[in-house]
Amino acid sequence: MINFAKELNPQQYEVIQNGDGPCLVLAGAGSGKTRTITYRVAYLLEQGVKPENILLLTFTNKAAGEMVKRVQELTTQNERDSSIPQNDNAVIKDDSGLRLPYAGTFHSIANKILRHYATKIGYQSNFSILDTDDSKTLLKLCIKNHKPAEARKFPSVNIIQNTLSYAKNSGEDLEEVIELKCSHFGEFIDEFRKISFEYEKRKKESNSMDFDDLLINLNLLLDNSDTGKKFAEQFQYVLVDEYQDTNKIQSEIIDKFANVHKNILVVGDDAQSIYSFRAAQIENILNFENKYKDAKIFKLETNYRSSQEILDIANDVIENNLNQYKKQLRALDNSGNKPTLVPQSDSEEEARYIISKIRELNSTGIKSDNIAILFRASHHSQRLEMELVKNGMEYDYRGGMRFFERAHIKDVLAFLRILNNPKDTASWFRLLTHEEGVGPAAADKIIQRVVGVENIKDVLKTDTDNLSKKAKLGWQNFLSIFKNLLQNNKRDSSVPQNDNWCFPSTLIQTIIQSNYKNYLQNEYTDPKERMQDIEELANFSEKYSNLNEFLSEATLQEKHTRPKTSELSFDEEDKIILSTIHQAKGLEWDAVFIINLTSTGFPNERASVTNDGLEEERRLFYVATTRAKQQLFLTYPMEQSGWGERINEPSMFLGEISMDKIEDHSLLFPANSLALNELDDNTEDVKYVPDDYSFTPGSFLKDIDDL
DNA sequence: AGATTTACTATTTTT
DNA sequence: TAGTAAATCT
Repeated sequence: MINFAKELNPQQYEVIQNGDGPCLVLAGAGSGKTRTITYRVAYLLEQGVKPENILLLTFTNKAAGEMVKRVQELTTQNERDSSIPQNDNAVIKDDSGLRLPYAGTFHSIANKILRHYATKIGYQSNFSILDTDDSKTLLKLCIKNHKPAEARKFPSVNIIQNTLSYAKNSGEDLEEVIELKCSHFGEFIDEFRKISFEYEKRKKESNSMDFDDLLINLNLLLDNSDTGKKFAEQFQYVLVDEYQDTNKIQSEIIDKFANVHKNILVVGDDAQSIYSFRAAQIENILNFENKYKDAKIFKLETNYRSSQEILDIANDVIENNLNQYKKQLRALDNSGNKPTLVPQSDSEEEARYIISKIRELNSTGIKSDNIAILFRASHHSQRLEMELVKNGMEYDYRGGMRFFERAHIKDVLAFLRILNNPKDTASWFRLLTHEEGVGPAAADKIIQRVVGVENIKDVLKTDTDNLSKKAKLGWQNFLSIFKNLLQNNKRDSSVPQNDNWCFPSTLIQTIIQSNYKNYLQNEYTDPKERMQDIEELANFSEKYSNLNEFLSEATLQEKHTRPKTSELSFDEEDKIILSTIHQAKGLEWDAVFIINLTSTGFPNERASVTNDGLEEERRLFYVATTRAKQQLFLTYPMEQSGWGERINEPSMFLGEISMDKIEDHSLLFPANSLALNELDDNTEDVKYVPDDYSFTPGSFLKDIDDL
């Protein structure tokens, strides 16, 4: 038996063994909310609840993975430590240990369920999942058809995409959303509607769903009386982490899942709601007790993570938000240092300061992987990365480009997606327009002839009438790669599979050996590295024997690219972490730096035009500060380097911290103006910036190698 | 007309 | 880098 009372604090213990019924846990930062849910799951299993009757919804797949792992440790330890025979129902074990089949993000759970019931909502089970980039491709084609000819300022793809997505996730009417998000484009409401209509049509025709569709279609499916009822009956217990960041559709889904047993436990912190741009609505958590009248409410206010000094400034700042449950975080012990505020003359100095501080921290015994540098936007890390590289300091980058979003990886996936779902026009479009002589127009012609085929092998017989000579050559070139895939599809009949294709890894190897490498060579300066990435993809895919499953997992994965540090790096683990604040959610480090705290950098200029937006930025600041356990450093550059030299004001949030709670180093720069006056003389300073300097977050090292 | 090349700009946050 | 717009090629 796990000694729950001993391993949890009294409040947490109360939560995990609270009886049935709806339950809201308001948990402050660092109060062990994830831990509480994890133990609750272990507790339920110990009570004899079957894993498949538990639904555990988390914000990232990684979080779900870690929680399941922890539950597994708890329950197996339980087995070892105890002489009491296990309830066989409690834990299902196979070679990979405990399985909680319904633990994951909304999207991954939706994917899993929709594959089964796709036909009920008019899809085929081999539907493709479009990531943000794919849906942009599709959207662009729609925009082209509806963009007014007159030269009026028309919204960009990004704006249209965000607006449509927000409307779907919030359930609000498009017109209202435009008014709210981009009122100056109000005159284009008709175009928005037409584009939206065509976009939905194209997706349906190509048997594809974007991220929003996964949620919306799941929500629809659950309205279907049979299926909805089946799951509501199956899920005896529904647990939701990060509830403050759920949107309308997600909260409806949760309600439907919990509809029969009503054992719904949601955990969240309204002060940490930072995803309203994705239509997360803080009202979900604020109104939970109205929706579930008999809900039990628990508060976890003891903070196990940070020193009181750090919490003091977090409390100071968040107090300025009006729309919130008032909470005062209390630390377990207060033995820390005051957070430090350090302005530096510019971004480079800021970076140098951080580096020297990190060395100092290292020498006092804080290891690098216990140190994180956080920033508001991914490009804020630019200068810092340069300096880190120059100083031979290794780092692990989170945020920015994901592995599965890299162009060459997406190319390979596109080949596989066509095999899996020949109607996938987004993938066809991607691959065809890679060919010389084939642009959007020719691609469109080919796609129309190709998507309708009965058997994918028939595409080899596609007629090429009405295509230009060049386009014909392009099409032949495409086929020279594609043919190999069709020919090498020799299924290993000893392995049970759910589709007609051989192992994803075999297919990827076929692409590696095909003409595709010529394309990489012509198109990029680093074909070798890109090939290695594809090899890595092939490795990753070895876990899968089923193409359909591999492709959806790849799209829903959140793995990031790592900068390729030197081959000789031995201690992979001991690296400082660079991360956007959004990606730092739920994580913690001994020492945390928050950089670029200027009036325009953080709060973000665009976000803070509305009051709600500003409050969200403040919550973001709150999330950032409460990641730190012992030491917190707040830095900003006083002058914006680059062309538009500009004097930075400090972030308004810094002004909200009471003076006595922070160690303010601003005075080390006696007259800020003095530093700025010297500026003109210093502009000749040789600064190391490569001529053709271009920046991709997290990939700076490669650029240096090229020089 | 459609494809390709070139020059230029901007860059919030993400399942 | 990635996207766009305008210029140029076929």
